[in-house]
Amino acid sequence: MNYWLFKTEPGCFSFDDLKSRVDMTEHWDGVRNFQARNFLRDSVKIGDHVLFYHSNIPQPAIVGIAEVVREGYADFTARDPENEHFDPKASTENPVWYMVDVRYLQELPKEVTLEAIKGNPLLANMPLVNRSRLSIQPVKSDEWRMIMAMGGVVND
DNA sequence: GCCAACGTTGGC
DNA sequence: GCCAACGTTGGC
Repeated sequence: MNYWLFKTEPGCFSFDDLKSRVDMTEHWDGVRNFQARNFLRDSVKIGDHVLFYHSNIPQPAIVGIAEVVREGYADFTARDPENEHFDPKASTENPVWYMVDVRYLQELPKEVTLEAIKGNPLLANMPLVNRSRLSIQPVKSDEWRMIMAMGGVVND
């Protein structure tokens, strides 16, 4: 199993939104960056766990854990002219953009702030610290364990 | 709201 | 294929 970090602006879609979904799943659509797209298309697998990160707020932080329930498939919002992420280059034959589905797994007892992550030398290599704009990032298993510890998760 | 970082676009 | 211009992200 691999670990990931997905970023979202809580004003757009928050962890509480995921938690409150009746069907428990969410299309992770709207990713329009090629490197992030490649992860979604090629590397994110069913059962992978995801750190849910809230960005663009006064105290950016990892707030919870989600699980991948469907692997990369065409992001249909790219073909919807009404959608804000519409891309005229996307077609049925060549979707260009991909998404996955995730479901709520667990809320962190304590959120792990970006400030705390930056203050931990063992997390200094996370893309979040030095490539903060990448919206889908791989997380190493030792980084994952450290964040679980910082977030107060006992068994993971 | 500012601005640095950086990804994308497009002219050549 | 280079690179300047431009747009977006996201921390602060």
